[in-house]
Amino acid sequence: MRLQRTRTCGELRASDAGSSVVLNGWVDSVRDHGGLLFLELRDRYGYTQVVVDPERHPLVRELRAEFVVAVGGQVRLRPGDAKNAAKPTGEIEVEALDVELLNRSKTPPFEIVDDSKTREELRLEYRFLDLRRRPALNAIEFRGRMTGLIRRVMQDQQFIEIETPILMKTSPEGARDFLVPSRVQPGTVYGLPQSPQLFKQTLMVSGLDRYFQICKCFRDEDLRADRQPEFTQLDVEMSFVRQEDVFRVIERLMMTLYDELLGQKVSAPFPHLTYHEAMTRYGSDKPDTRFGLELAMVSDELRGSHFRVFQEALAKPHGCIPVLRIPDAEAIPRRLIDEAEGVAKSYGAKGLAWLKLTDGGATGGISKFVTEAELAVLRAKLNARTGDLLLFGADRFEIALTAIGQVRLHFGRALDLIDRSKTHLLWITDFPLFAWNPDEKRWEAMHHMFTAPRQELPAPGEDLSKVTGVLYDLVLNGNEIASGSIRIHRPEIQSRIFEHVGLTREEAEGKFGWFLRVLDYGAPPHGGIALGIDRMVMIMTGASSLRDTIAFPKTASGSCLMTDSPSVPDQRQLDELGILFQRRGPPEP
RNA sequence: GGGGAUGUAGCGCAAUUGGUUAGCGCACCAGACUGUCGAUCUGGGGGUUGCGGGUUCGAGUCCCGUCAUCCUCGCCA
Repeated sequence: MRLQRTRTCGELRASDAGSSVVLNGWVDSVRDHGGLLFLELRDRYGYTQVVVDPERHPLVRELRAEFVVAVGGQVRLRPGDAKNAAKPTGEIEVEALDVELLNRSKTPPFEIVDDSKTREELRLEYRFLDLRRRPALNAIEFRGRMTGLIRRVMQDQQFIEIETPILMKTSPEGARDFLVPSRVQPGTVYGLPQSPQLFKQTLMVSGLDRYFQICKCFRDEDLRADRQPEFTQLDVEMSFVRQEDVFRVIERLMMTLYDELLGQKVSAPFPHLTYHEAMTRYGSDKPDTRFGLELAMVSDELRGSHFRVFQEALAKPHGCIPVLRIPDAEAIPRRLIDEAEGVAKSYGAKGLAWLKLTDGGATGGISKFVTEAELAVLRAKLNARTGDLLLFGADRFEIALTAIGQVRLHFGRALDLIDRSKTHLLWITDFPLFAWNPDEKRWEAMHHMFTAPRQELPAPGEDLSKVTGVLYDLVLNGNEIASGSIRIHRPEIQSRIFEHVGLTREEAEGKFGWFLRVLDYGAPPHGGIALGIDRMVMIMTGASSLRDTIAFPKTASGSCLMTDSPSVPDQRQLDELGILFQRRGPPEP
């Protein structure tokens, strides 16, 4: 390379006219006018127009999109009518005095333009080209600024950044672990961390007091638009704290991120909602509160209903009837209601009961099963008027509310009620500590087994559904972006939790024995939280997929299309590890 | 594991009820052009319609299977 850049392609302005510069970059486009030729040069910082006399630099006739070039020349003002106010560097151009071809490029498989219509599959295969596009680059730059800010804010609050192992002990609890076989100890495996949970708690016992880490976590579960098998968390743990202390730290962080990355002020403390409130008012533990349409509970009002669906729902344990009222629904097409029923069914509801209020009574849906007296009670309770649409859930607590909560979201989106300029951050607190697993017929920890209960634990075998934990989520515009808890620091309580989830002393010892010993040596009261960085970037940049926030993401089936992983290993690798596959995928072509 | 969508030239799309030589725009190649702005103008090349079967005189189109990608339910302490 003969010509090394002195400036970048995004920075030259009218005030630089007259100065000699060297630019390095990629050819974005060539506009050849015969007697003169314009090169649009691109780098990470922007675009600059280069004017070349092709008679003096015949080399430029060979240039094509994505060739890498160096241009030495002089910055000059463009002639009056040739200025381009739409571009930051539109007032100037660089008159080429020297041109060096640094590298050629094949014709790219798709055009490197901002509004690429190319299917994602191909863009992921050529992700290195996709990242040359401004929108893709913006998301990655944004993410880099965010992680830089996070480190600054956390260090300013006396947190120490500490790395924890990637190769660690596997745990069959929770999500599936990715396993890594050990060659040195044949027949044994490491697990990749689902989170550094126990390590960070151990650091508290060591007295490190305030820890954070921006760490990769791995979960071998099915993917979604907002779920990748490896993702990045801001992991935080603090000693001698209560829930509110964790909140203050994260609120300060979020305020700084919004302010410095988006120039947006958010106010703290963020509102709190208990899990029970969130479920009954919004039908979700991550409610989108940017629009209204709150639910109401009409189980008591409809307890005497002769409608069989309602009767059966109320007969179930924790059975209930939540209702969603859509005001002024005359214009709502039947199609939308049918769609909503599909939504409710996909979340486990048997159907979606509905009716429209009329002057005389009600019409449509289940109106003929509802008595005049019941209608009157409903109108009074819901403050409902003629023209309103009522949609009912009827099932066990979680199913009925989740289904009707999703119907609420569906109408919120369909009726365009969500104000996307708003930023709603809120804490959801007091989650149940246990969840019943009907398949395995036992209670499981809702979050993890190291979460402190809020109440005295009942005797083993009794109903644990009422027990809540010091357990909280942070919700941003209807997305869970963080989850944490105050932990158990007393070994005797930890033992009782193991007992409740059906772990014998021996099993607990085998899985977590090392950590139980940690708790035995003066564990301080402590707690923490973990924030999903990918999701935060996704929401703050308005991306529609987590893949847009990750430099090299994986597809919904866990493949990296650029490197073609996962792949079939060499037999020699397997032999060294002593691994014999029972099944194999299709052989390599 | 279940449900849905998509797959036609390098890219984005079209092709009527199953019908004759599978089109259009961009990109690409060649030529022209001294003020363009994802230049313009003229001309040109490029297709095993994801793959495998089947129905039919005839399949991009219909049927079955399969693969890939996307969305989603379950799952994700």
